[in-house]
This record gives sequence, C-alpha cells and structure tokens, in this order.
Amino acid sequence: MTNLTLEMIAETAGVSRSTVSRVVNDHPNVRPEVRERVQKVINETGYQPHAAARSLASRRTHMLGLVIPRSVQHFFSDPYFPRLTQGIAEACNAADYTLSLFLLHTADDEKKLIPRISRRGMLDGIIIQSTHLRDSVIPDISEGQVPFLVAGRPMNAPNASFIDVDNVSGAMKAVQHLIGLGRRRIATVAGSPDTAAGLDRLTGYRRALKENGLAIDEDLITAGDFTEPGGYEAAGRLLERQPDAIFCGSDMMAVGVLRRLKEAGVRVPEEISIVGYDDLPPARLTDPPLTTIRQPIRRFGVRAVQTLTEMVSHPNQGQVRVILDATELVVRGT
Amino acid sequence: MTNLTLEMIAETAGVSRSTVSRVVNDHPNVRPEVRERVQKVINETGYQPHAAARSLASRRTHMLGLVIPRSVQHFFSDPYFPRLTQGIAEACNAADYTLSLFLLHTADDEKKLIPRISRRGMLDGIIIQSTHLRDSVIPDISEGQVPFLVAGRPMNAPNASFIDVDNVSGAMKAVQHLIGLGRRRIATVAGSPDTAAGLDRLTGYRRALKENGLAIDEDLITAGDFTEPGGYEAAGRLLERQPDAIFCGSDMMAVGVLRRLKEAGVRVPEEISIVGYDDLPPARLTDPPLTTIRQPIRRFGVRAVQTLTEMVSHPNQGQVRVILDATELVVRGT
DNA sequence: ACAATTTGTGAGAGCGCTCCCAAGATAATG
DNA sequence: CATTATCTTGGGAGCGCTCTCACAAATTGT
Repeated sequence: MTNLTLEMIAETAGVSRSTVSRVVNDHPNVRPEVRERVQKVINETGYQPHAAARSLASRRTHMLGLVIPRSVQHFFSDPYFPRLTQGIAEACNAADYTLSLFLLHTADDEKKLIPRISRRGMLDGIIIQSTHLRDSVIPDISEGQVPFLVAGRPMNAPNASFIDVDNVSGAMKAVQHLIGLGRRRIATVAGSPDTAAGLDRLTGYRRALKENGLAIDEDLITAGDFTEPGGYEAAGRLLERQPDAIFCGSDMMAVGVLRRLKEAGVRVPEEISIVGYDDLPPARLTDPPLTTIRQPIRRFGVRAVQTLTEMVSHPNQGQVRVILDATELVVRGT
Repeated sequence: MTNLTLEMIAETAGVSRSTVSRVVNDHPNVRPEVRERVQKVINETGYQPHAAARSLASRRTHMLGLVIPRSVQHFFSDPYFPRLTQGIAEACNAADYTLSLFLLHTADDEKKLIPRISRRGMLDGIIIQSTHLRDSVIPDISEGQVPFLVAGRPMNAPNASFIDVDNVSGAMKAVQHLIGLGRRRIATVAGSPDTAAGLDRLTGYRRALKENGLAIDEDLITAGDFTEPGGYEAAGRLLERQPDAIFCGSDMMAVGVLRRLKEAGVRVPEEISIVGYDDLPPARLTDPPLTTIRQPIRRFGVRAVQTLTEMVSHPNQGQVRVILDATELVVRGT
C-alpha cells in the first residue's frame, strides 16, 4: 500500500509506465479513455509521484530558496521581512514552487549553509535579501551554479540580477509632502549608510530638497540602523538642531523617533512633522498614527518570484534588473 | 566543469565511486591517505553531491516542512509566528536540515498544497502550527505517510503527536501576580475559544482564581481573537464592569486593551493592572511597557525540531507528547 | 486506394547517488 | 605459519522517475 510507484499504477491500469507518467504530467498525447482509466487508479490508490525521483530525472526540483543573511540582524523584529516572506511564499504557492527558508544567524551558519544552499539538485533558484556592503553572502552564493535574484539592489555584487523598489522616488514623495506642509527645516534619520535602501532614501531626501530650492543642512542628516532604538537615539541628536520635520528611513525608526519626542515633550505634528517609510503594522498603532510611505511588499515578493522563475526557465539572459515604482504616500496623523 | 559526479571524482582520484561516497559521507572505513587524496580532488573541483540523487537513493531528504494553516490569519501581523519560524529555522540549521515553509493563505492553497506537502520523497517530517477546531489541515496531512508534529495541542486530532508549552500554568502565573498586587476584580480577555492556547489560558485564569479563593465572575470573562483590534473591542465591553485588572491572552490583545483604556482615560496601572502573554517586541514599546508572560518561543522551536527528527529516525513510536513548562512572568509597568 | 503525416503507446537508457555483497589486503590469533 | 577476524575497496543493483526513440495505430491528403 505504502510505496506505490509509477510501474505499479501502470500494471493495475494495464498500461505502461510511460503512459502513466504522461497522465500525471498532463501530457496531451494520451487517449481520453486511457487517461481516465489511469486517473481512476491514481485516485483510488492515492498515488503521489516521488519528488526526489522526479527531480533526479527531470533536473528540476520546483523549489526556490529564500536567503536572509545574518547581517540582517533585525530579521524578525522588523516586520518588513515577515511581510516579504509572506509575499514570496504566496507567489511560490501560486507558481507551484515550494519555498525553502534559510535564516543565516551566525557566521557558522553561513559557512555551513551556503554550500548546502548552492548544492545542485536542491533548489531551482534563490532569492537573496540584499545586505550590507561588507557581507559576502551574495558573492559566495554567486559562485554556485544556481540562478539567483537579489531582493534589493546589491551593494557588493554589481553584476548580480536584482529586483528593487524605487527608494529614491519614495523618499522624494515623503519629503515633498513635508515641504508642502510648509516645513523648511526638514531633518532625516537615514537608514544604515551601507545598505542600498538607506542610501537611496537619503538620495531621495537630498534630491527633493534640491528640486524645491531648499538648502541641504548636513547637520540635519543623521543615520539610524533601521531599528527602533536607532531611531530613538538619532532623534536625541537631532533635537537640539530644532528641525520642524523629520523624514525617517523606516517605520521602526520613526517609532523610536516618536518615543524620543514624546519624552522630550515635543508635540507631533504641531511642532515637528514625521514621515516614516514602509507602512508596516506598527505605523498604525503609534500615537498619533504615523504618516508614511507604503511599499508594495507583497507585490514585490510576487514580482521577485516571477522574475526568478523566468530566469530559471531561460538561463543565460545576463543580468536582470527590475525596479518597481509603486510607493505611495499614506497620510495619517504625524 | 559544471556537472561533476561521484564517478568523475572517483576517476580523477583513481578510486571507485564507492570510496568517494564513503569520503563524502564520513564513513570510517577508508584508509587515511586515500581519504586525503579524494578530499583534495573534491576541494579542488568544488564537487557537491547532487541532492535529489542522494535523496532518491537514501530515502532521506534532510528537509523539514513548517505548515502554517490559513486559519492562522494573523500570520505575520502577530510577531509570534515569525519568532517561532525563527526558532525552528535555527534548530534546522543546527541539525543539518533544510526548512521549507508552507503558508496556506486560502482554501485553494490548502487543496493544492496539502498533497504536495505530504508527497513522498520531499519532506522527512512536518511541523504543523495548531489551529482552530474546525480546521482540517492536520487531519488531512495525517492521511499522508510523512511523520508530523503539531506545534501547540491540536484541537481536532487527539492522537497526533504534539509539542506545547504549558499555557495553563503560564496563565496562572499571570493571575497570581495580579492577585498578589491586591487586585480582586480580575477580568480576562481570553483568546479564541476554539484554540487550545486560548482555552488553556482561560483555564489557567479560572484555576488561579479558584485556588486563591476568589469567585469567578463570568461577566469579567470576554474573548478576543488574539489580535490588537480584538483586544480593543473586548476592553470596551469590559470597561463598564469596572475590573481592577485585566489578564490578556496575548500581547497583541493587551496592546489593544491599552489603547482602549487610554482613550477612556483610565490610568494604567493605577486604576487597572494589565498582564499580557507572549512577551513579544511590541510589549516593550507600549506606554507604560507591558507586564507579560514570556514564552520560550525559540526554545520551543528547537525542541520541536529535536522531537520531530527523533520521530523521523525512530518511526512507529506512537503518539509523542511534549509539554514545556518554561513560562516566566516579566514585570514591567502595567 | 496508398503514401504521408500525425497521434498514441511502450521499451530502454539513464539521472547520480547509496547500500549490500564479495573479494582482496591486512591484522590478529593460536 | 596456518587460520580466522577485520579493514579496505570495487562492482552491481537498484531508488522511481523522465525523456528520447521506435513502432503501431489512426488520420489526412491526393
């Protein structure tokens, strides 16, 4: 009962292994009545093709890997990653791929896992979350022969295929909103300067000021590390420079900024306007609720999977770059 | 260059396929000098065994699946699941297993994915997040022949192996703390009554009251659904009954309760004390920071993987039950 | 009507590995 | 030194599937 094979189905259906295989894989060249007869046997027995055998013969595993490098320390404290994971998982389901998750916590993990990740016959393709400049996960994985796509512009692998959202234009929307509010001393708590997202959002901040004829005051630019405590500290530094608005490179940092401002007795948005970035669940729960830039994280995940599966079926296309411009200002209370 | 096989390594090392296999798998019976010679060829060529071929021959994939049923709607809005995922991923890394993630969003997903999940030759074992009473994912998966372990006591599969934390004793700790504070009208916002966690924590609440000689007032018992808005609403219902303390079945609900109390102008903890459950990151960010019950989610994940791999290597052990009693009261500001 | 296609089916040859077994080499024993 | 036990190595037989190819059957064309 337990170990059904193609051959056994073939025998009880009175056809050959090949024909059963055709039925299972929806190959057109099977006589309808034969197909039906075989299908019946399959249903009755509950036959399921053996995944490993199939992979070995077809050289396809129908599995995708999602790699979150260790340098993304704030993995699950920042809701961004779960959200991304969700989008990617959803897209995998839809595309009939199985998703494997690789959370690289420690340096040991990386040493141990990277060879396993790029092992042949395990993954059809890999999505790697982009990371710090000095992180070597992306270069390491690119040594393997499995096609991969970086989520977020990679800092240290300029030739790698990647997909990203347009962080520059998103940041510009945020700053333009603040300018439209009449703010003139607009500060920013930028993300880590060694990440593409941090850098690009800062670029957007600068560009928006410039395009609106405002001077850029380097004293109003400070960096957090995308975390809540990072935002809290940055706000402390910024307070004495008396900005009338702060653009934060992530919602988590904005939450920290709000906490610091509340402690200092600064009223938001009366004295200082705040705009975050990401539109994650915590943004709704702040007091007042956070005005922010929404990223289409889910769609991002879906697009990533589409792009990668495309690369899998048509290799050697050279570098693929996809940039989504789909950010959106969400005006709430700050 | 690209498609190295055991055979090719064997040839260039001047040994047989079998010997190379022994070297790769650390089989003891290989002469040291031969082992070294083979290892050298392996290193130079960057040979990696082909995962699918190995799985087919050995009948082991070294892959575990984590299934989050659709009825866990609040998947990534509740940080609990990411945390659990992280713990499990970590444990998988340590145990040399690859983790596959199955997020079942829709009924379609379930229909499509469950056969794939329980397909032979793909997963060595499965961890399923426990869910609602009426959910059929666990029974469905148990039809397959892949060993599985339910994370959280399963409501509708009494014979399934599972691992759980002791929610009853955890809830008792919370309520005892409130009693120790001198509170007497202790209300509870219970979790969904069709989940084991919700039920068990409510049981703990009742038992703690009883053991301390306090009457149970059914009017002080209300249910949320583990979400922030659920807590917000429940608090509204509770307000008129004038409790002096509220035990919440999850941190997310406690966050909602706090929001509602703040709106009503009720001072916490002066007028009403609050205790949450889970000790997730948001618990620290509330104002005042939330007193809560910490669950060893990470350790829970680790234990789950250990238990499952044990089941994989020793099948037919009958039902396995593991209950961790490792909850801990974390006193903060509420 | 018969040749030229098109379609349906089966057999064979792997995919790259593990695992068992047999045989030769070596070591331990009386 | 013969004899038995142990190590080391290679070869064979699959694991359960896909895929190409050859051939039979059905369809089409002239």
